[in-house]
Amino acid sequence: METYMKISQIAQGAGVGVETVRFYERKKLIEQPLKPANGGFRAYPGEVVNQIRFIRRAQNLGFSLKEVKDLMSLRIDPRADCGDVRLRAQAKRQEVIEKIEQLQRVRDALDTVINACPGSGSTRSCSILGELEKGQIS
Amino acid sequence: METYMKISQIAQGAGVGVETVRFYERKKLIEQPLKPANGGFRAYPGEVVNQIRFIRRAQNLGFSLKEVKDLMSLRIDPRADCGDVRLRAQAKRQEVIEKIEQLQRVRDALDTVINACPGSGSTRSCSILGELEKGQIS
DNA sequence: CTTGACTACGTAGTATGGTACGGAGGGCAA
DNA sequence: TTGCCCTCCGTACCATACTACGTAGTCAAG
Repeated sequence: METYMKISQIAQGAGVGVETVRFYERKKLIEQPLKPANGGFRAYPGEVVNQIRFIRRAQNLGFSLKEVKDLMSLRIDPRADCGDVRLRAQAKRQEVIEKIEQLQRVRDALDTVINACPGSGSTRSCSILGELEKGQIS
Repeated sequence: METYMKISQIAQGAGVGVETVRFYERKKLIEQPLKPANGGFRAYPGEVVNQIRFIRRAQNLGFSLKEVKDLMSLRIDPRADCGDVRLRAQAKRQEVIEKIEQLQRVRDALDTVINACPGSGSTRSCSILGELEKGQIS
């Protein structure tokens, strides 16, 4: 016995807005149910709530909606291997590590300019602006 | 003796494209020179090359173009204090640190799912997809 | 004096992930 | 049957930072 819901119930169940559900439909992340032949509103399988939760969790792991779409395809494809999924997770991990390293360099550069700054006086002689003008940075 | 340049020379000197120079003009990050009264091309002071370099260096420190605009105003404003600049740098540093921490949590979550994955077999029983479906994550 | 390269300018498109709006029609209760 | 909220749909808009395009004007070399 499947439960069918209206779009607002799906949205609420998944913790997103109605517009977001429709946005995911447009992006083909979830399937839009057919309009009932006898008129009325589209009936969504309750399963869609879980699909949207899947999307949100994958986003929280750093996957873009395009990548989430790929992951969802793998989930359905019977020929797909768990190793395919792990490869994607490992690649994402590497991306995240690189972003962290980049941000650490940025933080260090900020530390350098902050420490060199006298903290008061005219911006004319501000060492931070001076750095940006003459640039040891970058 | 100031040197005046054409837009393509400014762009080349700063290492950006002509369209980018024009984009910065539209965003009021740099000033568009007046068109010569006697016709011809706009003449850019060589100084603009340094202004664009300033923008790029500030971007490399994580500042958005809007924030860069503020920094450039401080540089010009005689009432602005070096402390104002340092406050902005410190706030940006805090932002960067928070981004790093967020990404570290993402990396750890990815590590967890990767380590739990058998590495082969049907995606039907893939533990990574399972996590995303049932979700200890997030 | 023509050709080719460059400038000037407004507008539109790219990617990302939504959010908002306006109007037409559906469904339910008093 | 009259409200009133909800659905459906296309389109437009938000921020961010560019990038591309089409048309017309300018300039210098050959």
